[in-house]
This record gives sequence, structure tokens and C-alpha cells, in this order.
Amino acid sequence: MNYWLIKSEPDVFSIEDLARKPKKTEHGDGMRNYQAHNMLRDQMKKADLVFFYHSSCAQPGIVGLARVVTEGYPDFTAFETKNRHYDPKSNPENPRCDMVDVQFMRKFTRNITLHELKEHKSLANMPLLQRGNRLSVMPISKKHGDFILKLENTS
DNA sequence: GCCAACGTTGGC
DNA sequence: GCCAACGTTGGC
Repeated sequence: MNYWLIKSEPDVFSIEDLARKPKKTEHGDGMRNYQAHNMLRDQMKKADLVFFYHSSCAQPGIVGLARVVTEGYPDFTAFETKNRHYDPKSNPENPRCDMVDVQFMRKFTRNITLHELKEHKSLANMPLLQRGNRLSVMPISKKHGDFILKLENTS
């Protein structure tokens, strides 16, 4: 069982939006990056835990938990010319981007902010905190994931 | 809205 | 296959 973190702009798609979906499930479309593609296609497995991170907002931080409910499959939004994630370089025979479906589990009792994450030495080398990290999906080690889960109930 | 960082593109 | 230009991300 692996931990992951996915970023989402709450103005576009927040954890509340996820919770409101039918079956509380949504596909994480629109990730157009080779590293993300490879992780989505090959490494994310059913039942993996996903930290849901709000970015580009007043208080960026981890706001809740979701779980992976499908293996990676081609991001069909890339084939739809009118879709905002349309990608002319992708096609069904050779998809350039994959996605997985994630299901809402719960909101944290509080926002574990980016600011707070940075204060913990033991999290210093997690990918989220590396300078210039722009991946919208990234792996979280078991050590870091366990630590973050404990953080929810402290402070 | 600024700007640093970095992935991607495209000319050569 | 190099690398400059460009576009995007995302914290501040």
C-alpha cells in the first residue's frame, strides 16, 4: 500500500467537490506530464491512500484523504477536441496521459498547511517541499505518510 | 500580480 | 541532440 499526494486548485476542484460527486469518485484528468503519466500508469494501485492537497489558494495544504479505486487508464479527456485538457499529441492507440479514479474518504479535522509541513524536519525531503516542484501527483514515502496522518491530531 | 523554477518545444 | 525561448505552476 502506497501513499500519494495530488494537488488540486480548490477554485477548480476542491475536496468538497470530490465529496459531492456520485459515489464520491472522480477521475484525475488533465495531468500532462511524463513523470506523472508513468506514475499513474504503472505505480498507483487500487486502495493506495491519497493525500488531497489544495494549491494556489490562501492556505495551501493537505485537507483530506482519498483512495485510489482504479488502476491507471488512458485520460480520455485528451482525445476530446473541445475539452480544456485536449491534447492533440495523444490518441487512443498511444495515450500520452493516464489517470486514475479516486474516491473521497474524509476531510481532515483541520487543514495541515504547507507552512506547517515545512516546520517539520522529518518531512524536509518529501517531494512536495522540494523547491520548484511542479508535479501534480507525487509519491509519499510510508514514513512521511504515517507522520502526516499523526499530525492531524496534534497542535 | 510577480517571479523563480522547470518542463516542453522547436530551430538548427 | 543541443539549448534558447516559451509557457505553466504555484507560493508569496
